[in-house]
Amino acid sequence: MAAYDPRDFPAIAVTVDVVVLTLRQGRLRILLVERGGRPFQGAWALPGGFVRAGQESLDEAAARELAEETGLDATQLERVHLEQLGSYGDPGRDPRMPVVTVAYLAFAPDLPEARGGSDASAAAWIPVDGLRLGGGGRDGDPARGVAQDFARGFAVGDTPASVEPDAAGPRPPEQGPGHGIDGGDSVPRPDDAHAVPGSGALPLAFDHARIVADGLDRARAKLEYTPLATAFLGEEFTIVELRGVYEAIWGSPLHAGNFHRKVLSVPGFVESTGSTAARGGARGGPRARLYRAGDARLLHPALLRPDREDSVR
Amino acid sequence: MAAYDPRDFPAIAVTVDVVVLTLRQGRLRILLVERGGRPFQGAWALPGGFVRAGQESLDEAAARELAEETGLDATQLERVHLEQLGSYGDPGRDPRMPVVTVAYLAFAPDLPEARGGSDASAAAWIPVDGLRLGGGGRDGDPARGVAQDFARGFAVGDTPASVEPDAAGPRPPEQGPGHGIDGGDSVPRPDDAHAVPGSGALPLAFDHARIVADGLDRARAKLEYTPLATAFLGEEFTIVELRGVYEAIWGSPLHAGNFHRKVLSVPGFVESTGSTAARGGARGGPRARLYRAGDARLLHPALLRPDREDSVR
DNA sequence: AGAATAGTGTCTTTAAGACAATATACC
DNA sequence: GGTATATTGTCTTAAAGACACTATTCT
Repeated sequence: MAAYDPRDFPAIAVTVDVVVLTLRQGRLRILLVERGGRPFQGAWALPGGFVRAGQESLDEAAARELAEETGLDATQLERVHLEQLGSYGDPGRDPRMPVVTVAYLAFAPDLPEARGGSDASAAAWIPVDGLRLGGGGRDGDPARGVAQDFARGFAVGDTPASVEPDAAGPRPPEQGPGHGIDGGDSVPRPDDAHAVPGSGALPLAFDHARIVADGLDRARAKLEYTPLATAFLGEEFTIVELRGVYEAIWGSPLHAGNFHRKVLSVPGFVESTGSTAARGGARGGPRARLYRAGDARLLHPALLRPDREDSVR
Repeated sequence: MAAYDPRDFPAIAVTVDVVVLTLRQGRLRILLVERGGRPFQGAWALPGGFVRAGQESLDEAAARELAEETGLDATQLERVHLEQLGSYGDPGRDPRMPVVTVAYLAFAPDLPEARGGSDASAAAWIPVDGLRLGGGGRDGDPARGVAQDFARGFAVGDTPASVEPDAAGPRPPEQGPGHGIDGGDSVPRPDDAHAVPGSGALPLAFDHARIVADGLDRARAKLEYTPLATAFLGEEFTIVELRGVYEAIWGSPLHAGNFHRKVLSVPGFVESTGSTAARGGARGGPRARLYRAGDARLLHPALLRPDREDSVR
């Protein structure tokens, strides 16, 4: 920002894209829309759209796109956590012209069926473990060069959360533990053959695979330091449901007893409602106590992921 | 990104701005340039410039601006850590037209004097504790709504690092402990009266105060979870110098003995060079051993800030 | 010599992890 | 009744923090 006049410079189209995560049937799912037009016709993409220059902030644009695509009203939107994820502007990421997109990350409780915004031919909640993503992270080496990040935020909603490893019905392919390790570079060629959910691979349009991978990394990290897991649940929830959120997003089981005590010991994470769930466990057991989100914005001490030891070295 | 064609939409100017931090005389400093033209003529601003649409990635644009403004060559740039911080696009943040800026955060070792890029009338390393920033953070409430984040990365350089509280010479004003608590909203009016360093307040152009505040928040957080403090030092450094980085950025003294042991106990944080510093402490004491950055990308266990307890609730 | 400082040792407190035990509710 | 399950108790280990001590080097 120096002496130049902005009007002397070639403008760039600016969009927002939103990685909306939710928990459904104990599985982490992402909202995707099927592209009706070229390029990447028929491929799945993140919901998003163009920023209305000068009329709205980036945050507002993201909230607007989120509302349009999910059909949520303003009240429901309040319970959704929305934060900026990062911006992506590699030349050629859109074959038509230079486009910079500002990506957002949203945590939502189980929402009514996606309705496919006005401009998308279809929208669906796709299980993230059915996606093929390139390793995740902005960089092979987060050390030198430009690297990725963490974040914080908050909200609440309405969802049970029974962690069933897997059930039935046609659905996108699994992926071994490790969440995709190919690390291939993102931007696929436009107008490849594109699969539909349940049919095998599931390539995403543009560089959206990388954006989703970055969003998942961010989500996993934020569960450690923030109480944002509660944003995936209803206003009232049990500790077991909360654990289900962690297990679904981290992809590994947690020790029930220790998790329970830990959650209760972190100041401001949850507060008791005094009441208990209507029913006990599906196959027996006492009724769990109900809690709501506390007033903490950061967990202290944090709830760190198990293992990881030097996995990131 | 749905069915619309980007060409149908009003384009927006896209810039990159860089928050470059370094350590000089034991104080944390930021590279600022004095604006030669309007708006905000005479005010200080972040180094940055327009993204060359379609010709470079955002990361490349940031690296280019960084190099232009600091006069560093490609080799020196390799030792600088550079990561994306976030994007800012409030309507009216540039009074001339809609401009979205993608902010970057850089950690650099002590560099030669700033030379004032081709397009800036002056450039200087300003102590950050002389800046008046609005509280920091993107939001009053990081919980609901759009919130801020953390990150990771890495690099090295060349600097001693004797922590002297303050020395001499005309310079921008101090500020009591607490790093600025006014919390006023960013975007100042264009063409106010603007102070020069050493003359009192020091308002920044555009919304750069908020960007700097976010950058400092990010920097403080990253020291906890990453070995990036080494990016402020030379290739070889002592544990005491490393502690100086933490103390300057966190703004509070750390326990020397415990810090020493902690650094050595985290795998991959530092590795011994076998040699020792040429001289002992300024006023006596044994010669400190020299270390270089290790291969860890994340500190595990982390080196958490003292206190903070529930300061963030 | 005197003083400051790098580095280490030790002890206490806190938090995490592994089990185990108890009581409650579903079938 | 049998069994799964929510919750709590106990014990071990890891890590942080406070403090003391030693040896080294500067003035």
